[in-house]
Amino acid sequence: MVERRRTMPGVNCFECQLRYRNEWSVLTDEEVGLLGRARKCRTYRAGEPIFLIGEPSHGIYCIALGTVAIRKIDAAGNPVLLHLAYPGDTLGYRGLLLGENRCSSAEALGPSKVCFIDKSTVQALLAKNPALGLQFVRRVDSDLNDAHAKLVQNATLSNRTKFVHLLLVLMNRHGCTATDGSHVMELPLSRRDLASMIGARHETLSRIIGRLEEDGVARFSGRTVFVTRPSSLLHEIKPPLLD
Amino acid sequence: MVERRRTMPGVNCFECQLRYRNEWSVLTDEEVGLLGRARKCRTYRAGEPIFLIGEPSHGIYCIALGTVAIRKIDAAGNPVLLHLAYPGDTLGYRGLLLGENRCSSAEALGPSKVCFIDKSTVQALLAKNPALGLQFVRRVDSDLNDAHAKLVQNATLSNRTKFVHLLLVLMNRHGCTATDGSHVMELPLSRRDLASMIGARHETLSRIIGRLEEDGVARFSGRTVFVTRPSSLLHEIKPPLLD
DNA sequence: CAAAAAAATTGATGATCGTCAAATCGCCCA
DNA sequence: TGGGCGATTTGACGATCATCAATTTTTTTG
Repeated sequence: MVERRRTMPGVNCFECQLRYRNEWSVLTDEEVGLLGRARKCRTYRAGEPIFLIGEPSHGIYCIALGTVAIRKIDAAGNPVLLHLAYPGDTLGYRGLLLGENRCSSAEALGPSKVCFIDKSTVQALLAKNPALGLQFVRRVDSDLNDAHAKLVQNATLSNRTKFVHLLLVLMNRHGCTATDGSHVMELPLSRRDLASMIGARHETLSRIIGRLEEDGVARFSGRTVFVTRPSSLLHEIKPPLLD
Repeated sequence: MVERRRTMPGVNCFECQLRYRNEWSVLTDEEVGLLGRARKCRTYRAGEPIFLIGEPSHGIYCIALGTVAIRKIDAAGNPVLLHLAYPGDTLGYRGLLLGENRCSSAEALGPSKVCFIDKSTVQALLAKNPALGLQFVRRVDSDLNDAHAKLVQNATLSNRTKFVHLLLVLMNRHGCTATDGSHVMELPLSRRDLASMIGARHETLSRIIGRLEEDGVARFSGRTVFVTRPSSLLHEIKPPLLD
């Protein structure tokens, strides 16, 4: 029975193995107890929003299960997928720390389980344990690093190269390796979302995928991707090795 | 004499008017005294580096005078200008807070005066005044907002539109308005840097500038830019006003 | 299960952009 | 003041990409 509970993230903070890998790792047992009592966990269906851009921030979210898309809207009104979040990740800490409204929306890409922690609880924990604040600083800083890296990437690379980069990142999280070294992955995203992640139109992405198949780099069937020789993917993004 | 010192940022933290507009605004007089005694101020010539990417972080920098370029290097080895910093801005707080090496380089674009504050002094101040930590969180958060906004911009806009956006931002900081409503600005940047800011080649930027002149939107002479009708610039970036 | 809606693909076309090369301009330094 | 070197501009060309439109495929929904 105890074993069963361990396999169910979101039902109990003490049992949740994820907390050793995120912001909450610095909390004492007493503080984890406070967190566990205040936390409200609920499930989301595929496509269901967790919060929307512009809403007031009443607390933060901690993903127990599923994949979550963080989006913004561009000047023309099109959604742009900025980031994917996974179990153990904390969402919405920014508006909370600074008292701002949500600056992006979050949507469950598949069936998910997400815990909500009330603003006042977080503030109580921050007051009890100063190390928690530093954890959040680390987190914002890490996000800033990612954003800057993407900015530099987008400045130079072609859409095809950016997509190959994206595939490798997704493969890391969603792929599995067969005995012969080939990789398979179930994409958590629509083509439109994939296209918006690399700043291209979905028609363009469709053509890029077609060309990747022609070149024998990968095979796409619906949301399933087969990569027979991962080395050919890596070879694509190899810098032109100068000086 | 007292008046003279007020116009010399960098010689004394108490007299420095900039500190009311940045992170240090939360410090008490005693803490400002500590800051002032620990601070080391020096001048930089145009083009001189303040710190380089990959170096260990020994402290943070506070700009007293001048314009500073924050750069990274892309996969091909080309420098990419990420951000411009101005008097009152604090540089290098990230590596300091997290104990990492510098993740970007900083270069004085013109004659500048920059104060250096030792790591241990900053940590002493952070320990004395918890509000200072929150100020740095705000700062990282603000940078992250900027980076995300740029990511969304780059995803959709043409190079010409991105450059017009950039011109408007630069005009805000470096431009001045004549009595007839026309604007003039002295660019602090080379064409190459301008091009890297919008993720384009310098040849492409050169042609964009040529086209802007043809269209009568602006006139460029060396690093001087004349905008006779600022409304025509604003008109360019107006979204296609749908729904 | 069938109709309707949304997503994805494909084709054609023009605009934008990067690349290579050459010429010109401007600035720093001897 | 005159080289010399880097920055900038210009030209020619091909590659990439966005756009519009039509079609096919997949998913949703009654």
